[in-house]
Amino acid sequence: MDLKVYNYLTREMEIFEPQVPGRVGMYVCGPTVYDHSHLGHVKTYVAMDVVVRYLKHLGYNVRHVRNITDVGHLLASGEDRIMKGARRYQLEPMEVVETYMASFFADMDALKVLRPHISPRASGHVPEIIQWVQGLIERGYAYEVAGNVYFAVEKFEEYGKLSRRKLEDLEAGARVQVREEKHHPADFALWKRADADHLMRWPSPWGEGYPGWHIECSVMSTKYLGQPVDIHGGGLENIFPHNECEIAQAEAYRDVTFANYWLLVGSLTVDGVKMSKSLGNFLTIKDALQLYTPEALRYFVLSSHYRGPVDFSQEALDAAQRGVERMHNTVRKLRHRIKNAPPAGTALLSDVSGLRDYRNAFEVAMSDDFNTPQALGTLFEFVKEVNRFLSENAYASVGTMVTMERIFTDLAGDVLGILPMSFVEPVESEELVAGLMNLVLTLRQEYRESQDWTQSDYVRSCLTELGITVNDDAGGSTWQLGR
RNA sequence: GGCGACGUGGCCAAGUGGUAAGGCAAGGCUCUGCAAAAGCCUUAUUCGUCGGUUCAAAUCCGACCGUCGCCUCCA
Repeated sequence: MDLKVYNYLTREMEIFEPQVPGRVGMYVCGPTVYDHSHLGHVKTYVAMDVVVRYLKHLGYNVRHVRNITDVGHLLASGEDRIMKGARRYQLEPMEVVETYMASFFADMDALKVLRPHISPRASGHVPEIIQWVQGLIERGYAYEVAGNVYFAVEKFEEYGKLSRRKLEDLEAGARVQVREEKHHPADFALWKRADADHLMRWPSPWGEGYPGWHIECSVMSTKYLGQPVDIHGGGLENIFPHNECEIAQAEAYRDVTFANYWLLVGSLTVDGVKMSKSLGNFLTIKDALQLYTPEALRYFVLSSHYRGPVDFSQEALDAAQRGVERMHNTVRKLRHRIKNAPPAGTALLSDVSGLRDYRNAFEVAMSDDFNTPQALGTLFEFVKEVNRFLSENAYASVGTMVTMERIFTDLAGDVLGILPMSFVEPVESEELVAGLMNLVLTLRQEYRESQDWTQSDYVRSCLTELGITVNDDAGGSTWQLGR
């Protein structure tokens, strides 16, 4: 079955064909680490994670690179994001980066987003960046003005091809305050002069400065994945100017396509409007994980198509939490039945022959531009089928049930990541054990008082087997671990 | 102003020419000592509105209404 993907570059569905059969290079624009990550990141990176997971499921050897932006990304005010964080928290800029990069990775791990193979940082690639900027100047695509180097968009004829923008339109709607030194208002910085109070600075042919925001992705994508890269992914809101600039830089630097397939993820909104700090309507991943399980958050994201927007609301998340629990109940029941069934029993052909259809339907959905909502639909039909089977067959064969369990593990688990490996909940054991022991000894005390020594001794010997010693004294029973 | 996306049952959401998946919620029934879980059934003659094309349209075309995104930092 062919995998079809919607390529933002052509705005068409295309059959996915990597350059080297069986191998896929994928670059995803990562976060700027100047604060804790929020739900918007969940949408983008969970969606991209499922793309990676499904490619692996199809047997591709995937090399996944996702950058960490730790320098050069400015706020609207012109202030550097990292610098702002550093000032706020009285830290070195790189301490800010370290803190929030660790926070980001912790959040992604919690959400079961597979780690990329390489997480390159912009600050670690300044020599390469300088080399590229020089190359662009030499080739006539860039010019220097007082320590700043700009990319001349007019020189790159295809500028705007990804976001379908025309230079004239950009100029006309110029809400961009035109910097006098730019040749064209849409020219963007490749290298910026560091002012006296700018802490992050590197020597360069144009004086001390730091890289512009867009250049790092072109450089690092090409460095680790070659040019062209098979897939370039990220959030749709970055299509302009960021992705557009990446293309311009890379394709002007060497006359080779930058990326073959552009997979862009729709934005997350909150109650209909985009989540943003200025609106104060954002929720950090850490906060969200206090309220919902990782599986529920993933299910929520995957219940709408990755290219479309998704609207966060408490009702939607509650529904996701309950929905994913319904699936978990079935898998839990299945695993419990497998564990407690007699070991004999191969799968009955009549029971499992129809199960292939669910796998196929799932793959048909996923191979159609990663249609996770439809894939989930088939999984829930499967949930119903398994529930029916289990309630109708008190003595189902282990083989049949294992076959069913494998479908959940492969599809809901490995591909979508919405199934926990184990349902054993981490518990505050000390308090719980004390409570349970109190309960057990209270019940046992009733046997003792009615002189039912058989039951009473049975309970005590069971506890002994579990490594718990019970001492019966005049004043009642006490217990201790060990003997 | 320019570019773009979207509008499907109470809520969320698939479905791009052949007669409306799935999840949540609600109601009824079954199972059940009770509870939970689960199963069965019910809930859109209809897909923003109005026209058009077609044997056939949620799906194509046009107009209009509405919502949102990008164009400035964002995942």
